[in-house]
Amino acid sequence: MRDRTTLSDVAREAGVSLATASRAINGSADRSVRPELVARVRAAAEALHYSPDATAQAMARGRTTTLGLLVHDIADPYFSAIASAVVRTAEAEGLQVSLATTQNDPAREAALLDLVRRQRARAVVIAGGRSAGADAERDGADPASSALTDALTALARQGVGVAAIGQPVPGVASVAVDNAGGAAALADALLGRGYRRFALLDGPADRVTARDRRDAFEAAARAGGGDVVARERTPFTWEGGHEGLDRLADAGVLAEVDAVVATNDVMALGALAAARARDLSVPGDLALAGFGGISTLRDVVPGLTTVAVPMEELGVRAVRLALGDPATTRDVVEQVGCDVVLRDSTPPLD
Amino acid sequence: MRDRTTLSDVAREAGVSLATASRAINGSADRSVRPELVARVRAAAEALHYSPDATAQAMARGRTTTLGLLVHDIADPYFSAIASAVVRTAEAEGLQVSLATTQNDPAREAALLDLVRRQRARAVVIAGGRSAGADAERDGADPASSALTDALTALARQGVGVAAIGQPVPGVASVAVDNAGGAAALADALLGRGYRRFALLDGPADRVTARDRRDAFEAAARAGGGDVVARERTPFTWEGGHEGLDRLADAGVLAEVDAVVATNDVMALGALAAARARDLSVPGDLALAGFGGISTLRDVVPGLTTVAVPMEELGVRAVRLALGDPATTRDVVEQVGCDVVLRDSTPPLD
DNA sequence: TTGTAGGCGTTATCAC
DNA sequence: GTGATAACGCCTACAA
Repeated sequence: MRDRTTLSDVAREAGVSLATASRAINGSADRSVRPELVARVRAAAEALHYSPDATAQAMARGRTTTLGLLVHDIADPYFSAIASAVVRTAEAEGLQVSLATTQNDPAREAALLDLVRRQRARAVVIAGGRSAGADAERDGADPASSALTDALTALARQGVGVAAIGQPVPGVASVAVDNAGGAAALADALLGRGYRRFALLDGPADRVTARDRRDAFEAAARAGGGDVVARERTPFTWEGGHEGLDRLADAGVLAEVDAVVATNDVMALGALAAARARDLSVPGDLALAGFGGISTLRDVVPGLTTVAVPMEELGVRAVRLALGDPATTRDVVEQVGCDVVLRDSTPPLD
Repeated sequence: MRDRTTLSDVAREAGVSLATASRAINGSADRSVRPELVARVRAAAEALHYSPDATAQAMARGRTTTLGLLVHDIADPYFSAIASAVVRTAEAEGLQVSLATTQNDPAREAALLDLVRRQRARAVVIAGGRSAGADAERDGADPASSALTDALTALARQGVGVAAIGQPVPGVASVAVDNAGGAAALADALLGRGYRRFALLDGPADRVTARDRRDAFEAAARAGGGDVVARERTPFTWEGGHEGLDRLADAGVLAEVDAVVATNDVMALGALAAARARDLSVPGDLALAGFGGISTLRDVVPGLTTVAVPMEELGVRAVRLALGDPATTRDVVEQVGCDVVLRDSTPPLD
């Protein structure tokens, strides 16, 4: 029942050649079709319910209009905010977004990048979930190289526009979040409010984002006369944050701590829930801070101190980078700053 | 620099014909290539970094492996939860998801559906944002037909698997949320807790989902001896809910009301924020309920009473429907129930 | 089991 | 300006 009308049908119906029909419909650069004929072709197309086959066009033109988007988890508010911006920007550029979720699995990541390659996508944006596993194994021998890095640079070499969001990827255009700067600023801000002894809700050891935030926070805290006296390492999720706080509480270290700092917002929210479940008041019994600035935060009480990351901007810039001239964008790392937002979960201590 | 190695290159390198190379690599149904040759071809492909061109394959096979997903706004927790399920299910079926956001604009919706058609997508899932505008204009003359309905049925006729999420679309496989049932159940539950006089935070008039929830709630409330004594109509968003509560408060009607019921969760959250901003305590000064059951709710205090919609299930079933045999799925409407979840925002009154 | 050749729907390079 | 016609990269009867 499919009315597979092709351009040939339209051409015949309009009484012109295939070539003319093609030109009349897409009005390519060599605009040279008589208006009268254009009208006739358009009318024929209309009458026949013609719809150009994007697949065939892509093949004939030798390029697609697909932008691959790889995120860890589209249900995560951080990534969905980024995705939203990516989709809008890509659409404005006339590109379709092909969405895939890596589910934080390097193997899936590789498979999806291969898919991007097979799709002959024009560009790909990959956000989050960078793991330092491969690098770590090599013990720093060649930290600039990992499976992901290799796959991305390979793609770039084949003419696919590539951009990474979050952690910069060596040799690949990246829009990098200044996790270290933000974490240090957070430490300073908390120190400024009188906090000295911190507990850290850390993410997985191989998670670069968590590592950067943790290390920078610790360094800044110490430099400012404070200290990180406890740390729990759990998954980078709500449940992880919940679990982390439970462990801190069970270990009885909360009493020795001025504030609990989570390496991302959803962990902080999980910790907040865990605190509530234990009848611990925030900030009464413990102060709490997160990292990210996800929109969910507007609904929680007390207001959660965090480091706001401009997620929309990340998405927009990544698409622009991915679509830019590879010659000039390769190896570009656009740093985007993040701002400490102090709220009621970490009131001044004095 | 693109190493545009084609299957021909591989075939030549392996010393076999194009056909054999093709069979060896995709192992199609007519599996008939000698293992030895398969190995040789695979080795050649490997050596040449061959990557099959999905575009060409799609064209030769006459079908793509693309599933179009249209949502109102991917940053909305309701839709991102659905999208997450759709992506996972589609991937399990070997399909790529092409994501687009309608931004609640019927014109965009139409354009995106046309894009789906040009892409020759194998299936399309459309979630949310159904507007009754077109139907309303016709004054019920032919309520079963609207621009969206027409576009979707046209797609279906061309062999594209179609499924709608939320509101059923006439003639199209749909997985429908039982908004009326859920709203009625919510009304009953609130009546059961002693609430009688309600204020409604309603969505736009032409929004089918809002309308169904509102109407059913009102009917059930009245049937149970209660009443809806006030209603504010605002956008179906957080800001809309905020604004709605502000208006109720400014109008001074909150005193005459036992509970405020929002037609969706994000509106309820906005209302909650507005209440806080006015130093109104929930549930002390006003009881509040929402609709949807988005995951964000786990982080708000007090726990928000809502009607939980199984978002994951919606996504999974929609993909299954869209991929099912059109002959049997056409016009299928799978109702999915939703469950009232009573929480602290609407404590028993007596 | 393997190879030959035609075709998928467009675009683009040529002549005319 | 317009029209043949060769690609584009792959699949798949049909033959061998």
